[in-house]
Amino acid sequence: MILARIILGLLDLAPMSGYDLKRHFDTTINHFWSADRAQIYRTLARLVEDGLVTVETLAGAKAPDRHEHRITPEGRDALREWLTSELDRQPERDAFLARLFFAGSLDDAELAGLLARYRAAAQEQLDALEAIRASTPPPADRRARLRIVTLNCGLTRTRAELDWLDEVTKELT
Amino acid sequence: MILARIILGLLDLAPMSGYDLKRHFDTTINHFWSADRAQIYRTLARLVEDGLVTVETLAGAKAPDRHEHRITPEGRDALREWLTSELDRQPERDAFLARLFFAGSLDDAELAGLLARYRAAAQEQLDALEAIRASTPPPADRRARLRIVTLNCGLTRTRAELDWLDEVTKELT
DNA sequence: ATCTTCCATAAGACTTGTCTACTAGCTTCG
DNA sequence: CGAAGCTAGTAGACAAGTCTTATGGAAGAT
Repeated sequence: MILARIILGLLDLAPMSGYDLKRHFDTTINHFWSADRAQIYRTLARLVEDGLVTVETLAGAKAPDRHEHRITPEGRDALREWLTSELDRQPERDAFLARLFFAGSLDDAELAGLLARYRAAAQEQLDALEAIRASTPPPADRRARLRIVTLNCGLTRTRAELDWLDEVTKELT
Repeated sequence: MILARIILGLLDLAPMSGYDLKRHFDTTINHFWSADRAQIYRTLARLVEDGLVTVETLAGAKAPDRHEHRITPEGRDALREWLTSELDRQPERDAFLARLFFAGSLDDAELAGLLARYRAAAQEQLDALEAIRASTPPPADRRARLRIVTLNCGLTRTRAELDWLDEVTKELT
């Protein structure tokens, strides 16, 4: 389960509560993975059960109790094992391509609308990624460089998608 | 649920059994969606229950009974409604980027290996997509053109990914 | 003559992920 | 003063997807 590995990865950077993790998922991690609160807490519970993570309850002075989670040596081993394990090819899943594939029954205007709306969404995503990159300081160490590199992947892909969309739009009208 | 829509889309092209659908998922549809047998049969049952699809059992002369599924007018309406509905932005989910993001603790050789293995997989996928395109006759109608267009999206994306990988590999070594 | 593969469906357990709502105190803004 | 929003975690239902096993005949291979 990948979510568990990602959580281990985040806890390897710093000890965190479930809430902290959720924030990371919604910001830093957002461009390649997302997670629901409930899912995060459940996964954390399982990681603790499996001994890959420990919990410490910190009584909150001005906030509710925090459950601070810390990765264990076994957790670090599991993380390392994941990073060096064989790649498991994940199947493609693209709801937009599915629609487009079956869009033969739409008329020209409807099809053009579908493409235009997707283009707008893609452009928006490109802007968002570029904004993140613009606000990221130049990478100091290996870790920071890897973070930028994953961002660049999103940028490259999104730009490629925009090129493809323009081509398609020209071709189909 | 997108699987149900895709099944409706396929049944709109021709009446089919669950088995036929599975074959389509493993071939035609494969580059943008995949589905498990059990999942397909369950979804079909629900579509029938909802009146979007009808079943007719054909006693198999030389094979087991086939349940031929046919889309109903209500099914066609539902399909059309999907095609013209608002786009729901699907969250990114990329197991490889997740690994790369956390690969800071790997040494240079391990990181290079990770990238090389992913590159090989991407190249393989590119070859597979190109093989499909090469074996596809030039598009005659709108539907056929849309099919090619979705294929092209995969090609464009995969090529962009390969470019990105080369850049990353150069940068990190 | 047996072994594998294809055709075709079904049942069941299990894992992942999503959605909604609840508790409860603190801060901030109007 | 009250409403909204943040911090923090919990609970339960539900939806979607995966994996495994079972059945059983027909065609083709070795």
